[in-house]
Amino acid sequence: MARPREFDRNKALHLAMETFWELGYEATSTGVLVSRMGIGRSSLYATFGSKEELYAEAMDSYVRDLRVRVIERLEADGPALEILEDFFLSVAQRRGSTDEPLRCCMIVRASISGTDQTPEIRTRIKKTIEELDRAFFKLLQRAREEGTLKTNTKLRDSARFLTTTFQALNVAALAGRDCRELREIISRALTTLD
Amino acid sequence: MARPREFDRNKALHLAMETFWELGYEATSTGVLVSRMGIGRSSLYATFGSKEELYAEAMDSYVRDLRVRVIERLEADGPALEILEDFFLSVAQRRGSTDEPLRCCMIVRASISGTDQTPEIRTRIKKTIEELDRAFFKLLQRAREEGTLKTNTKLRDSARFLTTTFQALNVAALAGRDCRELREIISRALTTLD
DNA sequence: GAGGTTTTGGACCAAAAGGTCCAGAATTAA
DNA sequence: TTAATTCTGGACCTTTTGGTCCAAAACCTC
Repeated sequence: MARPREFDRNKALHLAMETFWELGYEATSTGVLVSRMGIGRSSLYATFGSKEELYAEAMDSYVRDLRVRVIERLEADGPALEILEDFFLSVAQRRGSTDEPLRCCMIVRASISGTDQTPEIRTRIKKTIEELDRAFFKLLQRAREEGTLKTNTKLRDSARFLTTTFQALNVAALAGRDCRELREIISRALTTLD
Repeated sequence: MARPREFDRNKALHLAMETFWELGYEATSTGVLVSRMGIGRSSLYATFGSKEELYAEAMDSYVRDLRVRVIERLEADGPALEILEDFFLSVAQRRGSTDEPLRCCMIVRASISGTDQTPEIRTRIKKTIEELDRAFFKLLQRAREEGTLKTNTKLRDSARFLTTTFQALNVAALAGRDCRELREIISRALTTLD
């Protein structure tokens, strides 16, 4: 109909997401958004509405990525318990390595922040956590079907515990725990499964 | 010598701490500090230097309170494992109750924030976590001496795991877990001790 | 009470915040 | 070509930010 957008909306959104991820909502000014997204102020507001709305969309983008990085990985073929352990160990590895910037999970940060807590964000948080719970649950179910997990404990509770552990690892790493300590935490958490 | 201060420095600091605790560093403006501390702008700057310095002092004040609320409690007389369990259950209780504002632990928040990360704050974080580790460690030692904890696992690792659990409970509650779920997490964490 | 010293409240400041506006550029449909 | 429409860059606006300044007030010592 008219002049087309000069930038890729998804790319811009992704850049916004990375910025929010790195800095958090409060510390991310519209100025740095504009510069990191590589678009003009007007374009930002015309396309995304406001900082708050952009943040909500960035959160969705983050969760989409999380699904690939985490959930799809837990759904991969193979022995369930091995997949579980490998997953957690890779988290420890990544969190323990010094070269990577070590960002806080957006969901954890948003849970904590308290200030940027619109009802929409709250809903996104709960939904995502339920999704993680479900992914761990399905994996545990698989393990039980495989016979590698012979336990009577409620798998729902186990799944919730794993989600909590996942988030706890993030916090622990940010608080300064090293890779060895993270692995200790993981092996302990996994022993509670049976 | 001259005109004396009209307010109680410690009281003012405590109010500042509560404000930072509730809102976080970024979201706490000097404006709300001035109004909640009940002192004038000039007094604030004359007494505490800057927002950053005040925050550091507030953090110290928080840690002092933490020592009373948490560490001293763990050092109380009685059966060590019962003290441990009671402690965690009371955390779940408090975190699960709806009337209380449910604030994020300042240490957890500071660990995560990334922006307000002066080296001094980093040091305070590490020191505090070590202190928590030590408190849990001493309690576990007591349990072993009592004979209630007969295990060969490294108590240092167990202690670190408990500190992590303590922080994880905070995050989990803020993410929307209810009291029942928190208790599930606790009982699981405690089973790893032996 | 006078002199010296510190605190106080409020006016003030520059910078940065989130957000709007608009003239012009770029496109498509006619 | 032109008309209609949308996008773009940058100037601009208001509010808020962390922080300073200063005259007046309050105290202590002499």
